Amino acid sequence: MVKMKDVAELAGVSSAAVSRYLNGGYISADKAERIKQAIELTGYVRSSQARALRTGSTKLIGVIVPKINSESVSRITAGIGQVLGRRGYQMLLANTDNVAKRELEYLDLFQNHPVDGIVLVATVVTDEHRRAIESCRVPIVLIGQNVEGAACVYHDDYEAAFELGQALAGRVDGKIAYIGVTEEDRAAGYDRRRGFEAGLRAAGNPLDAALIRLGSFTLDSGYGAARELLSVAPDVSFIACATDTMAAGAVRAIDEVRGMGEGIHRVSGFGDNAFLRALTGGIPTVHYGYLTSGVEATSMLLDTLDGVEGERGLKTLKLGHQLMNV
Amino acid sequence: MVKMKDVAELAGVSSAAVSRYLNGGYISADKAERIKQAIELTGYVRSSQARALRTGSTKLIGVIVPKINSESVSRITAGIGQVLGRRGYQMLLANTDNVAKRELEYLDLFQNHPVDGIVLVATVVTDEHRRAIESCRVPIVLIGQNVEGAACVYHDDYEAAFELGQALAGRVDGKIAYIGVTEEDRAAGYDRRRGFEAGLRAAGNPLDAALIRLGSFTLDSGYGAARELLSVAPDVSFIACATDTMAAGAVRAIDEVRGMGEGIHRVSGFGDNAFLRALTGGIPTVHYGYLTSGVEATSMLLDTLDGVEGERGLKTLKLGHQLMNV
DNA sequence: CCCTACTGTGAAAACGATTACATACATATG
DNA sequence: CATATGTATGTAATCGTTTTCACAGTAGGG
Repeated sequence: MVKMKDVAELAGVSSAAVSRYLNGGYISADKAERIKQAIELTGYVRSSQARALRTGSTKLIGVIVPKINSESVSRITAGIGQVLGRRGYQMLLANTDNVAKRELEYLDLFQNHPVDGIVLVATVVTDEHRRAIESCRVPIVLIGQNVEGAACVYHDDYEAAFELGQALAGRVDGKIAYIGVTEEDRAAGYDRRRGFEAGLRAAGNPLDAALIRLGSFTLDSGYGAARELLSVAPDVSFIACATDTMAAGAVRAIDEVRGMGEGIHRVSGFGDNAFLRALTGGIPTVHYGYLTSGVEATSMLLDTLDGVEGERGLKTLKLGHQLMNV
Repeated sequence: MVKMKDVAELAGVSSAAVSRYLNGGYISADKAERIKQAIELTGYVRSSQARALRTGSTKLIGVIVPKINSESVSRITAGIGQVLGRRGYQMLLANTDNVAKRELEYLDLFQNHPVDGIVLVATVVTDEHRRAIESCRVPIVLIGQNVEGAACVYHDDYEAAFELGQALAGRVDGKIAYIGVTEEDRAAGYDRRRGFEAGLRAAGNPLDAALIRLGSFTLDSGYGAARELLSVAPDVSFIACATDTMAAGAVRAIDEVRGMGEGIHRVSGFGDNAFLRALTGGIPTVHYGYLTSGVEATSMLLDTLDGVEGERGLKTLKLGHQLMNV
């Protein structure tokens, strides 16, 4: 492997000069030319490992996601990757498979291991998480949750759910049920449910607590919860779900119980999943700019790291949403 | 930052001893104990950057994918991540957004940048790709394509498509159309189409070349191609698609043209997408073990890197498939 | 003409681990 | 008893950069 010293010798300069040439320090035109040629001739490439050791920066960003194989997360990840690639960084991806403990592990791993910054696609944020984030040695940005004291890019789930609830209350006649997710997930669990309830209430059609079920983000859990609802309360006429994935399961359940094609008129979701949109013709749901949230969070992070002038710094950013098909 | 020397001093040994303790060399019981305590006391963690510089190994695996936000790819990635995490490696993810040139760029980047091995989720494999793979300095495994001379984990798309075609020929009465993808993608483009054609032919119902369209993996492209087909050849009674994603688009198109609910009986796909399965009740499709292919490819790669005994080495592995809903 | 200020340069000291080498003692082997 | 063999340890070299420092030359301001 050809190293800097070899290039320097070939060009008849010191390796310091080569380093300066590469990093933009003082270098005279003729030496620059000689170095350039020597590099081309030898096919020299910098050892990023030596560089990392010396500078302490790796140009690596740790990205922690709850579940890579989900539409929303993989879109966010695509957004993150876009910005990273464009700006000369690489992505170290950690998939926690929805195990909150593993998030902490990776947070820890990334501290010691070589990342310049961290993007955390957050779901459940415990006190332990907060502490880990607080004491993080590298800059960190959260996506999907609004956590006090941390830089966050998130959507206003409460507001969106409120609007959805309000809109549906006027449109649906009959009983409305709700399939949510754990309230430990502040945004998707707590906020969406509370917002939805408040929206229904504001429209004079409050949610019956007996018609609330809990899913686990999966299609199957949505299906199971809906089947159970339909058997316990056969007069339910509409099922609102906290995610489009669970909504797909609910559609399936209704199709099975009430006949094919019934489901798509009696379910709402969150996230505006493309498959769901195409196959149902569009159920009521909330469109979030997932890709955008990845882009924004990453831009903010890299601005901080690169010390971009006029930099906005790490702060919290609330993105908009859009009600669909109501 | 506390370094090895500090630990060594505190424990009253040389840093070589600490290194040996950490890496399992000769060390006496009492020194081991003292070192252990010193490490705990100081909260010392190895600098992976120094380690990488010295050893040349980074415990990083480069993963190149065509599009992270797609069901199949994100499942494969989940499988890769599982194995990596379990075996102490981390994933450097590169998303090429279906730009073949970017694959080469990343392949190059990963050569110089610090990865111990590469997993390439392949689509289009050009000669240039082949050359790059051939001359790759680190071990590399391909997923999804069977390329001569490279280690590959793939599915037999031809065979699967053949079976699907044969099965459908007997079930469908009327004209069958096909929406494929570029044949530059050997597996999803060439093999699926040829296999499907052969299957139909074997069943005595050959595919009309005029009823073949080309999509681009996206739902919208499937929709567009299907709409076009339906307007040009209104008597088409079934549309087979090269991917479930495009199939979803085709379902939508048929629903629009022929009435809601019609699509799900007149479309087949590839990949057994969960949404599609739930919302259509299950169209004919082929189930591939995407997660498994990620797991297998990565295990093979790491076995080679870690020099696991009884190691199978880098070789090519064909995984099975399963016809669904026919 | 002196003093700054800026440009250019190379030698050498980091960065923080791993490991080749030298050395030593203990035990086993013949 | 001489000779291997295995265990245990520290010293110092090494990985390939970046960067500090010291030193020069050159130009501009007064």
